[in-house]
Amino acid sequence: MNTQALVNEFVAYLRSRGMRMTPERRHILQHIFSAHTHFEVDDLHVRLRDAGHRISKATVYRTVALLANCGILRSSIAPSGSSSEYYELVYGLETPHEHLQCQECGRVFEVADPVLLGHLRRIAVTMGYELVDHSVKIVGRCVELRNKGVCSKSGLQRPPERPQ
Amino acid sequence: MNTQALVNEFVAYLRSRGMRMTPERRHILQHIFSAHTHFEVDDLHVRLRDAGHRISKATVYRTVALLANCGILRSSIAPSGSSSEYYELVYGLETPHEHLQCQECGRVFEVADPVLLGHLRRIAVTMGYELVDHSVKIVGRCVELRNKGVCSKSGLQRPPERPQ
DNA sequence: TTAAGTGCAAACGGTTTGCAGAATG
DNA sequence: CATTCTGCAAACCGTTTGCACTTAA
Repeated sequence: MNTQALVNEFVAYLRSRGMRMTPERRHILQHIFSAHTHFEVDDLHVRLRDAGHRISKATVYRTVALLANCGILRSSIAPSGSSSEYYELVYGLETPHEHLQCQECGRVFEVADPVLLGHLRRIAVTMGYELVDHSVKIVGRCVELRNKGVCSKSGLQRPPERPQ
Repeated sequence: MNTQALVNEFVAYLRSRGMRMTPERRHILQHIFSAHTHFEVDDLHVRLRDAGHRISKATVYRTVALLANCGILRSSIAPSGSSSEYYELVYGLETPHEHLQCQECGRVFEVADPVLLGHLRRIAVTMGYELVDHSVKIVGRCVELRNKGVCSKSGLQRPPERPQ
């Protein structure tokens, strides 16, 4: 899969709804593709700006919503403590991937596990549903970290209890 | 498990932090216990009001945060389209439970599956983590519903595509 | 008696929207 | 050219907070 395929997919979606491809939409899509991580809209906006594109935050919000609607993006889980929505690229994703969240630093890692999907499908069927989508979050404590009190993946001290 | 055990747990937590039990906190906790579903703060506030308790929304927010901090509540998944945080009672929960979300009406059902937990634990270990918590959301389409275009569980028509 | 809790209303921050001007097909 | 898109700034809305008053211990 490459950027062009993504652009084509998006253009087809836009056409089908009487909408237009624009330079702004193209830049946003290409940037999401090249970054290929989960992201929040504000970050995406800043990075586009750093890359020299003057695209308003409103347009980024509007475009991300379109991309989510046509199945190129989907909303993902947020690092703990965050109050904004996170998205990830799903178009052309070969293997389903789950999320492992570090309890200390809140960061999210992606994990592939081919067996899990079948298991979830079976659960859905038991309830009279056909599995359409899923999301799995595992919150874990790094063994090394639990002993030392420092998160080696982020270099951060163990965060204090939430205030109040 | 009963309300008293919950209250005791909460009082112990409050004591340990130099905080006090109040009538407001007691009413909120008891109401959460008797409703025993996942909920959003605004709903909880309205229901408390309907039950005759004049508790401000600020106090409900503050108390829910405390209950989440001490492990009696945890944040749960929200029905699709909702922009507010949902919580659920976890204190004394015997079996781990996952969430099945109806793609049409967005409602969330709880599902117990004892095997899944072991699987998730294995995934965590593979990544060098010890499983501390998890959440699983399965999005499904009810077979009957897909044919008829109507959600039999909610009585709602299939919702239109999100606007824009 | 005094530190903590409550209600109120204002502040906050992420997201959405109305509108006038720019640009696509 | 008609219609859609963009940028801007204001509106929105769930949540948090400052403050004066009330209350638990």
